[in-house]
Amino acid sequence: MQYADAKQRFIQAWGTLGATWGINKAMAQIHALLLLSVEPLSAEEIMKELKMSRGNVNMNLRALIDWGIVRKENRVGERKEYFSTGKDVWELARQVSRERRRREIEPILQVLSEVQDVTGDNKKSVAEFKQVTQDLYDFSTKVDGMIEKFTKADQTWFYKLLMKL
Amino acid sequence: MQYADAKQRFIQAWGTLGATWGINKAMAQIHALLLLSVEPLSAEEIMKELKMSRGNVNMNLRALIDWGIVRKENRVGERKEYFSTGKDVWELARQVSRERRRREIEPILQVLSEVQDVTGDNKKSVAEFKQVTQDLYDFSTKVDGMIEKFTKADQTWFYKLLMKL
DNA sequence: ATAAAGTTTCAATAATATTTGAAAGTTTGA
DNA sequence: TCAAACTTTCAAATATTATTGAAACTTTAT
Repeated sequence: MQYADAKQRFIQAWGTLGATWGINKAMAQIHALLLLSVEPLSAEEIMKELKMSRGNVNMNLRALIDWGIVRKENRVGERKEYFSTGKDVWELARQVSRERRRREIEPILQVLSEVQDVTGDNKKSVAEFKQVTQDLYDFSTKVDGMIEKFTKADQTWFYKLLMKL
Repeated sequence: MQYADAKQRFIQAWGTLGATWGINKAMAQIHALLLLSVEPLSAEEIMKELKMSRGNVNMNLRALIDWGIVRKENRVGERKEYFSTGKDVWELARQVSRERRRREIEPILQVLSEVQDVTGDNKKSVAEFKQVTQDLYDFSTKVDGMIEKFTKADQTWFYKLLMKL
């Protein structure tokens, strides 16, 4: 397969994958492009390559920076900004897990604990409610702890863990 | 907090959480309602409780059944169908992991391997491309294996694993 | 064979999310 | 201070996804 085709195919697939996670397509595609690029790219270059508007590129670059997976770079004697992403897949996974933990698990734990002190006449329903939300809370807490460990550990730890399975 | 409020709050939160994953709000809300319900519910009851159209309830129930997390039940002497979901959080997590693995990891592994035999003039770019896609492939394969283990193991195994961390 | 009781489908509509691009803002050098 | 080079914003336009509801379909009892 020719380089240009492979590149297109990868960027497309990465965009689709992103979309099935909460990450929008443009954001995932910009990330894919940066992953493949040997040199950092300017907004201009990204626009041209992905046929995206300036505003879209700018907004999604900012989101990627906010997620902590893309960096801005400045070159001496140049006004333009360049963007790059780390090529370390492990580090990427950690960063994404960390953000998703913060954005998703924390809010649901919050709700689950708020809702625990429920009262009502229908004993059976209330009991079932407490049971289910308590179970979910316990499980989520465990997963949360696991992700926390994961995001703080180093790659070696992870590989050793995989061995044990 | 009163039962009715707590219930609403939980259903709402579960819907939102679902939406940030690839699961649509209605689907997650129906699931939440069934989770809390002591008895199986009919489509009619779900419609009424969630103020959703018949079609929407039907389609999303089918999707939940397709995901393997909701069951149809028939009662003797009744034409109507009733729906229920398992209350075991662990089993739910396994089922969801299994489906997401099938729907998301498998396709990306497919693309990553297809794209490996890339050729082109720009040696450096091609080398970078191969490196990145290979790394992603390896990592994804590992995660895939981990999820497979997870979905086949039992709860005890998981808790023991958590202990080790 | 018919009708009652229910389920499923799907085209139209509504709601959400993404993208554009022009205008406003910022930074830098002369 | 000015203007060139670049970045950011955001209201409007587009595209995508979810929802409705009426009609078609299915099943069962008589």
